[in-house]
Amino acid sequence: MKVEAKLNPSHEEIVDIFNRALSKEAIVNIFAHCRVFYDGRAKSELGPGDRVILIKPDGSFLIHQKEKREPVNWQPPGSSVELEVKEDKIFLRSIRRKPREILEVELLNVYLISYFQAEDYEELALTGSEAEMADLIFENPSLIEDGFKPLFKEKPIKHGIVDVLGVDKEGNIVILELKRRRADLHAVSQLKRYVEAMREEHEKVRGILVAPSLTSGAKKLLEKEGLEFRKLTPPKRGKSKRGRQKTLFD
Amino acid sequence: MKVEAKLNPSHEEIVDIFNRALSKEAIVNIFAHCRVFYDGRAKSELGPGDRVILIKPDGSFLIHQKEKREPVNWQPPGSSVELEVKEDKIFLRSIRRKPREILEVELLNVYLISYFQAEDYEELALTGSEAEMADLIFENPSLIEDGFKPLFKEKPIKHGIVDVLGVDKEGNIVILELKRRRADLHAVSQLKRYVEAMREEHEKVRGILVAPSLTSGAKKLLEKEGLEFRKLTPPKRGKSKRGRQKTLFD
DNA sequence: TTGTACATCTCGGGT
DNA sequence: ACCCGAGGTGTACAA
Repeated sequence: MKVEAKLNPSHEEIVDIFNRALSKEAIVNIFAHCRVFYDGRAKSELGPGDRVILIKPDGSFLIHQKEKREPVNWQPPGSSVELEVKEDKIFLRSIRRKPREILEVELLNVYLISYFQAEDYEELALTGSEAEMADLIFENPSLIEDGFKPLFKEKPIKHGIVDVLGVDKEGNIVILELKRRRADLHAVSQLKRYVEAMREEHEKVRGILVAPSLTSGAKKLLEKEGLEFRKLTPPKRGKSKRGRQKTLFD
Repeated sequence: MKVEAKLNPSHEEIVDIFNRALSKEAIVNIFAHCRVFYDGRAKSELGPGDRVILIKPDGSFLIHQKEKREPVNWQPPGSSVELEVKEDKIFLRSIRRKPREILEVELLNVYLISYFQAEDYEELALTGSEAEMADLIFENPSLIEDGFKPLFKEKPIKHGIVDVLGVDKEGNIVILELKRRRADLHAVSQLKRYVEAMREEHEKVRGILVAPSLTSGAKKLLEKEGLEFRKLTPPKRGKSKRGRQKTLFD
């Protein structure tokens, strides 16, 4: 069976279904009233309440409250999970090594347990990333300025990794820091770090922040530091296969 | 009913259960074979495969593949969702305004649809944060050095917000940048930015990076810039209520 | 394993 | 609404 679901399962049914799910490498999904304890990089407690628990075959463990995109507690991929029934209490426990982290869920009441033996061979195809900004600049360097020649992508230098390194028509070294969204103070500091590292070994070095826009603070700092800005929005490449059926996004 | 679940639902049952879930402000949970399209800050496509879909009453929308902690596609809280049945096809659509983003899921086959009217009044109590490092330093300033006097927490200065601002026994201004985990190049750049901003208006300014450890690159840059390091691990405060029942974490 | 930086980052706090 | 920075960030990629 690819999918199984049981409302208000007994303890025995919980154990049964859970073990079957594990053996099938299925995703386990539980609606439960529970308490949660975590200890590892930090430490936390969560009192009794209704949550959705998702356990993936790669060891990922998610506990979701009824709000927010983020799980309230979790364990990353690679963790190992076990179910313990002890004196009328049920615990889900997930352990991660390196760093050592433990997540413990006391299941006070299980409303629904289900699993899904999901088959999925597809990967996300995404466009509009910073990497595509770099590609675009290499294809059309004049987007930065006339005579600009990009030379390296993701170039490691003394104190970090430069997004794009090139030269302008005067032969000055030019460092580009790309941001796919509005650039902030962090982005300026990053660019400044690269520029200063390169200036230790080269005469003239320019730094250009390339982004769709700047925060007010970023603009101030950029100007004070004598760095430059070029407006550029990350491109969304057309990825539609020819003849694919029409959707909202064609 | 607090929980409902239907295996292999008909289109009518999907609509029915979905609407009932919405009216109850329940969490909707779907096991489905589906395709996913997203357009907004970026743009993506995901071909057919089995996924778990979670829709929360606050508008959060998560699509999980069988691996990774992160959803492959999502919509943040505040988005509005709708279900459309058109010519034998079913679409889930979630729209966000500001920024405009749309997530469309074509449900090719629904294995299970369920909802959970979750009641939860508890919030996570977490310890071991950077804020607690700051508290600790204010309680015991000699952890930084003898004679250190912390004066401000989260102090806005020219180009950013300093974690802790104080003075040493010689009257020098001291800026602390706290990191709850191993500090990297980014942390050093941040500290440097604050120190340079303060040096515009004050004679002697010291910068100290306070963290459990440093990356190799961070150490190099820190030393080159004449900044300092103090080893400090974020404290995990005992949060257990007296007499609470024993768990692994007491 | 460690280091480095991106992310449709999310989230909270401040102005 | 924008700005700023933390996060148990997670994730990919390179050395």
